[in-house]
Amino acid sequence: MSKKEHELGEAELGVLRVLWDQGPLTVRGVMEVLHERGRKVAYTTVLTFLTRLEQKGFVKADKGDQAYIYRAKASRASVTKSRVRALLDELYDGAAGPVVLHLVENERLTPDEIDQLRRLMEELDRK
Amino acid sequence: MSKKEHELGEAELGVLRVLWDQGPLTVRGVMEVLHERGRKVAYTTVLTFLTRLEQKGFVKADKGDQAYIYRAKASRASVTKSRVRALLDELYDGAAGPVVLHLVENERLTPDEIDQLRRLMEELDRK
DNA sequence: ACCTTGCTACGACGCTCGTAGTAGTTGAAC
DNA sequence: GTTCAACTACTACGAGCGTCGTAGCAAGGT
Repeated sequence: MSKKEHELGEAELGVLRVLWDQGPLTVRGVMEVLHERGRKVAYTTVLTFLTRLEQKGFVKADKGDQAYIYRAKASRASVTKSRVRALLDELYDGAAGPVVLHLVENERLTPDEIDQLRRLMEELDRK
Repeated sequence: MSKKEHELGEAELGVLRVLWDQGPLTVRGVMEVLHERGRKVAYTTVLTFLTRLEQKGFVKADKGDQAYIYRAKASRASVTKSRVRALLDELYDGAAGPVVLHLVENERLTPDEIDQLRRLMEELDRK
């Protein structure tokens, strides 16, 4: 039993983020960005991650001139969605309230974000 | 490398939740609650989880009449905090804004929660 | 004294994840 | 054409997690 796959490890996510941030890249390209970000990881490790990400459907690989070029298939928003959902389920049976409250209370929001939040809530009211 | 320990698996969390919800219990007690919740898990499995949770410092075990009685040591709030933090770091380098917005936009809040949220924001304004 | 019942301790197994090495292929460069 | 550099495929391995079995122990019933 137990088919509750995490389906995306932390390091795998780190690789996916590179593609979100920088657009399609080769294995080497991804590795270089990771190195710039302080993540010193071997070429083959990056390859392994990209391969696994492709198998899991999070990225797409297309044959480029010499090397494959990898492109993110899953958006940051969709991953956020499922990650957040998992967290809500794990801790509060899916209720969002406690986490929202926690965030607003304990994690700094920029004035800008507060503004957006306020507008969002006005919209909510209108329904 | 990689000292970003999850430090608490999903099933382990499920066990901890039982203690949060029901107060201190024996292994058997925890198992029964889990069964009621549809989680059919063997006695020894529950024991393993509680033992691991104790080693990790999330619960405390005290000798009862016959069996040990386990009590949650870590609060739901503290676990929420670290889990949320991990999620923010993973996806947004720690920024809370995007996730708050996502939650308010995509996850249903009860009128009550919206009310609380509004009050919280007024407080934020006052600073 | 024994058997039963419930409890704890310890080990184990399969799987995913993070990390990487090696072997083999292919295109470019002499 | 042979060599060199880069790329991909395959394999591996240790740790953590979800899951449990077995063995040993303590106490009560008969």
